[in-house]
Amino acid sequence: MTTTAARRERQREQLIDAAERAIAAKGLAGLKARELAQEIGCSLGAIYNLVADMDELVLRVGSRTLARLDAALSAASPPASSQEQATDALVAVALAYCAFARDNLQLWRMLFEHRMAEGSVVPDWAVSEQMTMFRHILQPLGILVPERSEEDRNLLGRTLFSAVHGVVAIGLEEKLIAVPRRELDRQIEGLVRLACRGLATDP
Amino acid sequence: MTTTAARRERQREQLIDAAERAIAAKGLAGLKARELAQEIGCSLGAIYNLVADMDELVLRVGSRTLARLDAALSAASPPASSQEQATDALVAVALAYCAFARDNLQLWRMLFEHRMAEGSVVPDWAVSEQMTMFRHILQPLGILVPERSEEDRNLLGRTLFSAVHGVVAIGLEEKLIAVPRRELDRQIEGLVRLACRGLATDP
DNA sequence: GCTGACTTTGAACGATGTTCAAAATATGTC
DNA sequence: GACATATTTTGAACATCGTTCAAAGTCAGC
Repeated sequence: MTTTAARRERQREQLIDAAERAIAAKGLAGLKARELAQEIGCSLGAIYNLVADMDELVLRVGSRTLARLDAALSAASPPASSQEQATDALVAVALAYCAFARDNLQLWRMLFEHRMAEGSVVPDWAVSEQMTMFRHILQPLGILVPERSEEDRNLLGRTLFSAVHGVVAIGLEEKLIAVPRRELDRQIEGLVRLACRGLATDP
Repeated sequence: MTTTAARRERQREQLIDAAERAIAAKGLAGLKARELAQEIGCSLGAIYNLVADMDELVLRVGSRTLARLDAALSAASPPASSQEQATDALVAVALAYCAFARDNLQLWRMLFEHRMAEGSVVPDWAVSEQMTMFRHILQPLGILVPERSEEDRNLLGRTLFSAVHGVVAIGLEEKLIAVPRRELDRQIEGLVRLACRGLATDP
């Protein structure tokens, strides 16, 4: 005998699976409650027994995407212990970030495009998930500029991430003329190395 | 006697005004055809005599925003002729970009959030408007790295813009913990100076 | 003033996310 | 097993969107 709770849990997974596929294929705007219901073989209303609303569903898909991104970044950069290694690690993380974004374009975009319905706020667990991502930057930064305060490094890490993110976001934006993959990688590597060199030689 | 064409043109301006106000106040999602009709005192259907669809309206608002952004960037940076001036100009442009984004948050966001309805493409005039913006970066870059090819400088300018854009975008994202204005400005200035120093001393 | 072309209107259409009374199903009791 | 009660599922209905279009209104020329 399967309890209803267990069955629900399984169906919830199916729902998130289906939502993930839909977003990956057609973007956030392609996520339709009725299509999902048909896909997982339940009624329209039943979706609201599995998730509170579409926002929650999107957050759950986002959570999966963040987990995969985290794994991709972890795989790309072994822990560094010298300044050279730290720079290489930051370059590797940045390139891995770019590669992930390219390979998961719609899901990655969703992480930044999505806005909660008016009046709702992003739940804490979703925020803290985003934060953990920074450790891939902060670890090498600790090697690269150990003399700076932790607060300084936090800000620096955020800025570095933001800069790389911007280059990736606009590089992959099809509204503008697309940048070839090779060029994009070169620009990112150049940017990160430039920043690391500046940081290492700075006062 | 006012021709119908002239009256339509006037009403179209009113419509864009109203749309601009709505987006500035409530974001892109707060733009409602019915509210606009009420605001400018016409029927719902009449809107479609003034613009083809909501996408066109959004593009026209975007065009205005880009024009104001262009003016703000122009005002911020007098033409440079020395390398020092070029660096200062790039810093000034970046800071002006940040200030504009902060002061016109919703309208600025709209420039990047908006996606055309499926099947439609961004018209040429909208694309070329975006391109002209780069001249504020390319002019100082021409002073800073005159030895590089124009194609190189185009790519470099795009990367520089993207990096600053990323820092601004994530710095102003309320989904994460907000960065104080002072800190944001400092990070941006630091990033641009770092890049300029690296570019000037590079092979 | 009448005719014909043009313009404006707003009800209607097709989507969409969400709700909720009713039907269906599961669970507990004797 | 039969019955009663609690739980779950259902899908029609609702509110909101952007968009359309036949019909009503308006205007220009003669």
